[in-house]
Amino acid sequence: MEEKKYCYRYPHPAVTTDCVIFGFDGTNLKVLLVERGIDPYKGKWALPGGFLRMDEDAEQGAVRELQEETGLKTAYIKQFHTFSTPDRDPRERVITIAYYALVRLQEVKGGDDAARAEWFDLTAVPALAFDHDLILRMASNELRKQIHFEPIGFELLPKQFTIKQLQLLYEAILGVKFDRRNFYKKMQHLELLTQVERNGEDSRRQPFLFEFNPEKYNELKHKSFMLEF
Amino acid sequence: MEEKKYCYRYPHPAVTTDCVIFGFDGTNLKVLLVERGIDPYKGKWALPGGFLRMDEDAEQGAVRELQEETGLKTAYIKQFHTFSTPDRDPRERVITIAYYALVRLQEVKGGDDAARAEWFDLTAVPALAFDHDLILRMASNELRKQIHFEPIGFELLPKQFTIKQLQLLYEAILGVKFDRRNFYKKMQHLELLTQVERNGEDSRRQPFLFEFNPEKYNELKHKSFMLEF
DNA sequence: TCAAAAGTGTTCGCTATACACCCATGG
DNA sequence: CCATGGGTGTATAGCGAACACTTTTGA
Repeated sequence: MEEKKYCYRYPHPAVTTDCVIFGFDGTNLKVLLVERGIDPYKGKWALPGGFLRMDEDAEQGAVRELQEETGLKTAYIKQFHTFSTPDRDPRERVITIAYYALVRLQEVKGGDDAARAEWFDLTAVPALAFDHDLILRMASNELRKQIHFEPIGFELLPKQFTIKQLQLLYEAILGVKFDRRNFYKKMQHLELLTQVERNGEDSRRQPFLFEFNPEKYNELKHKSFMLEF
Repeated sequence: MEEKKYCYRYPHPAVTTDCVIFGFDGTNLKVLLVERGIDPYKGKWALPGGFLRMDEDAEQGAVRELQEETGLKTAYIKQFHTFSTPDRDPRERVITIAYYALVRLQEVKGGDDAARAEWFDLTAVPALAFDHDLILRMASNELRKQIHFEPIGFELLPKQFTIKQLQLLYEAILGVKFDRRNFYKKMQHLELLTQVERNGEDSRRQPFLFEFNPEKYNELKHKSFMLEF
């Protein structure tokens, strides 16, 4: 037994950061899970996460987790909830500050972590360790809410994308269907996109390629707040 | 010096819950602050809060704080962010899970806490202890966002209220002005309100009194999600 | 030449907005 | 009787939903 050398006058919980990492494969929303190598819940899938270091804040911890699993140093990352049910970890009291991250699948390299990691369809996630099912469900809900206020969808697409891809993404996140032609017009009218060039894909006809235009977004943000999708 | 009898193999931060308690006086949004009786920041105003007990989750802790300060056992309460900058408390590392609560000022009794508590206009809050300025600002922003998704404004008004009061509240939260007559029609059209009876106030003409109708709200919630205000 | 997907137009109905108007009450 | 605030009505513009049409390209 190792020495317990950090002592306090009152009991202190352990604090971890977990990170729900979302990706988009062109059709479905994906989430990155890791297989647990140790008990409790050995062999179960879980969200990547780990203990918070004493010299970093929670967001730095989440960014660290993200980089270990995906190799990405920067990505959209957002704290959405802290989970504090007393017995959510059988070992000791653990409080988890949860984040979700949005990454471009094309930019993801395999993590340098020894743990097995895998992308799952958001609609086909197995039963998870701890209360991670709940954490994942809340992350999905928060993502759906947040997309009304910020154009965070662009974080999940390649730098250049077609309107069709953008539509599929929004349909996947919001769980609705849009009329292709109305969606097109709405995007044009918002003036958030810059057309760049033709595409040379497998499609019958090469659609236009667009980029998200952050400058335009910053202009709009101060005028009317709401982004309707 | 007291004995430090709670020991761990790794360092653990202390965890507190702070509660931003909002009220509405008919014209302005108010927030409840307490004067600190001890160092650090002795004499400064701060958000009510305290250490999390090991047998309660964070929300129970926030509810406990709320009751100590206002006497209210139930109110709308919502977690909105966790603050974890390493040096935000000079004594030791403290992580704060922050909530905001919406209460009816008429129902608030003086707290049984010894600390001096006072309601401040949200637009005239003094410099606060710790990073509580930041916490308060984020709480206001989250309240403004949340009101697009839930009719939480009703939590701040008396059970029975006039449309005028409701409009003033929404204007205070969102920081905009509405046309009186259009606001009226929108409220009628939403069908979230039940008209109850005439009022006998000091006004020139007695306006209608309304109640929020939770059943109607639950019906609507499952159809279209967005509440436009 | 045909099917599938991309891009553009048109129509209709709803609703947000900007107003005008009448009614009740207190001074 | 007039000022103030409450309740209702109306016209217009703009946008979203529904749907038709043309164009391009691969099979």
